[in-house]
Amino acid sequence: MARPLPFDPIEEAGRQWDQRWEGVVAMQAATSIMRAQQIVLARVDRALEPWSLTFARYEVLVLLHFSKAGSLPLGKMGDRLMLHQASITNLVDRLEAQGYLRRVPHPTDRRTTLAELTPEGRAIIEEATAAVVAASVGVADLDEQDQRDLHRILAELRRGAGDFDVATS
Amino acid sequence: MARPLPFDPIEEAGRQWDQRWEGVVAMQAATSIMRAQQIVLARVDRALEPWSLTFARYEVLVLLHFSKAGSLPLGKMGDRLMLHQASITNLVDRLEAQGYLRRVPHPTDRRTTLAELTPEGRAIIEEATAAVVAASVGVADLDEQDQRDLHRILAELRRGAGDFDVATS
DNA sequence: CCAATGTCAGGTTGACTGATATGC
DNA sequence: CGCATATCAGTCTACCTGACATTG
Repeated sequence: MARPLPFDPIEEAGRQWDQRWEGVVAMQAATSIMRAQQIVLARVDRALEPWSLTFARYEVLVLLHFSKAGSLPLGKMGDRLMLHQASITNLVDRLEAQGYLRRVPHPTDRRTTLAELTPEGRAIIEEATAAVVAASVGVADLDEQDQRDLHRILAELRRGAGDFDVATS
Repeated sequence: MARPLPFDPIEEAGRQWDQRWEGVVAMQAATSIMRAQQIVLARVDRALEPWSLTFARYEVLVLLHFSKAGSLPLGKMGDRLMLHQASITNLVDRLEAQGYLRRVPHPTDRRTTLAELTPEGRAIIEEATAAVVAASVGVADLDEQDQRDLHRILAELRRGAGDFDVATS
C-alpha cells in the first residue's frame, strides 16, 4: 500500500468545499464511505487470495452457507446481493469452475436453477471466513462502540435507500 | 433498483455468524461499508451521467479543482486517490478525450506530466458537484449527528489503515 | 548507475444491456 | 397469452502487472 498522506484528504476537501457548497457534511460522509470501502475491499480480497476468491464470490458462498437448504435459486441470490441476473450467472460460472458449488435443477420449478455448495466449498468457507475476519482488523481496530455505531448508521442509510424494509432492532 | 428485502441481510447474517464466530461486529461493520458504498456509488454515478462522468473520473476533476495551481502531476493524483499509476493514466486519457482537462509539461521536471483543467472542465465541475450533492440525499437523510459520527469513525478507520497520518481535529 | 515518472500492452474482474429459450 | 428465470453475446469501466523509454 502507498505511503500515508501527511493529512486527511477528505478533511481538506471539506475545508475547501465549505467555502462554496451546502451539504458538505453529507459529501464528506459519502466520500468517507467510498474510501473506507476501497481500503477494506483491498484487504479482504488479499486475504482471500489463497482460495482464488474475491469478495464478490466469497459473498455468494457465504449466502449459500447460511441458507437452510444449503442451496438457493440464482435469482434470489441476485436480490440479496444487489446484483444483476447476468452478474450472478457469471459469478456462479466461476465458482462452479472452481469446484466450490454446482448447479442443480429446482425440484418443482424447472425454470429455476439452484446453486448448491459442494463439500469442498463447504470446507473452505470456514477457513476463508477466518481469514476475512482476521483481515477485518482495520475495522476491528475501532472500539466496539464505534463499530456498533457504524453498523447502526449505515443500516439506517441502507434502509432509507430501500435496501430493506424492516426496522433494525 | 430492486425491491427492498423484507429484512436486513446483514443483520440476519450476523445472527447466524454469532453461533460460530468471534468478531461478528467487525464483520457486520465491514459488510455494511461494502453495501453502503454500493448504494452510494450507484446513485452518484447516475447523477453524473449528464456529463458522461463516473465517480472515479469526477474525483480526478475535483482534485484538480481544489489544487492551488489548478494542475497536478499524475503521480501525485494517484497517491491521493489510492490508485495505480496506470489507472491514473487511463482516467486522464478519458478526461482529456472528453475535453475536461489537458496534459501540460512540468515546467522544471521533464519527466512529469501535469494535468490541468480546461475552462470547460472548470465550468462543469460546479454543475456536476451540485448533482452529486443532490444525489447524496441517501446520506443526507441521516441526521447531522449521524453524518458527523460516520465521518469521524471512518476517518479513524482510514487513519488506522494508513490512509493518512495526522490526527483529525 | 540508480530512482522516479509516465505510458503501453495485455489481462482480469465485475457489472451492465439486450436478445433469446424455456417453463409457469 | 403474459410473466419469470436463466443464459448468452457483447460491451464497458476500473484496475492490475510487467516492460519500457525518458529524465533527474
